[in-house]
Amino acid sequence: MNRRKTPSKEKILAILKSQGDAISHETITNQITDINRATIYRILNQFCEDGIAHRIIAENGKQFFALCKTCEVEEHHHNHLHFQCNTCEKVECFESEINISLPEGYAIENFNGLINGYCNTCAPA
Amino acid sequence: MNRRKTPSKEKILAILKSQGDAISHETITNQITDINRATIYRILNQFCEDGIAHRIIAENGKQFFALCKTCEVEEHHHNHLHFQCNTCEKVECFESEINISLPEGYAIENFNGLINGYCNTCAPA
DNA sequence: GTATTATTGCAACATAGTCGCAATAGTATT
DNA sequence: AATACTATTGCGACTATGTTGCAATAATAC
Repeated sequence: MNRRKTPSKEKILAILKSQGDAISHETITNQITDINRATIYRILNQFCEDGIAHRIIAENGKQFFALCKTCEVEEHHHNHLHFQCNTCEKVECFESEINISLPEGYAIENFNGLINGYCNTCAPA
Repeated sequence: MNRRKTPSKEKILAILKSQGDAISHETITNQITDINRATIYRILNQFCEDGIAHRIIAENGKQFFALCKTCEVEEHHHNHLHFQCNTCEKVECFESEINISLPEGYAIENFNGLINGYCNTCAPA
């Protein structure tokens, strides 16, 4: 299954790049009207498979996607934390990696860590 | 809104107690047939509101619920990690709390951390 | 230019969870 | 024990998010 370069993929990639935060499928459809729902989902899934983006599961179960900026190609891990603001609902990646230690005999494959709270613009004084 | 003690709540609480792991709505309906879907959801939500249980969001967006064993009543926090096995799909609570440091001006309200991988019985040798 | 097959759009589907409403059943008061 | 109050339940319908099968289209290699 070789990947092909298509306008749809480039548009979605451009949106992901332009956005500092992690974005949901909804955010993308708000900016693109000429690409089918299913296609967007398929492209996002493909990006995740290919290590171009990573997926974050929000508190409500919704998926968010962010470009893998800090991920080395050789060592692809995502054990950094994410933050979602309860007010403005934006999702950010936090830089700092967290240390995960597992019990004997356990093996890690992926980590999804999400903090919910209020960001610096939405936090009550 | 005062809470009332009902057979439905007691049954679900009993299941949560009997289960060592965090369980999904599905697991409950497999063990109870005479309680309505919607009722189970409502009771689980109520348990979360009341601090009796906490909610874990799995990789696929599904909700899991676990009794709050280690949570002090006064200081109710859930910044411990959870683990879901990709093979047997069970969800466990890990004891160790993790340290979360936020950027200036941010406030935390909740944390949901899930490790995906293979548990000690399912891990490949 | 042609053949191959990845990608797309469409529609239908799947699943998880929620909500409004009327009926039922805890709880407190008398 | 009967009554009033209202939390809870069951039912059905609904919403939202994401997936899938299939035929048509288009990117790539030759």
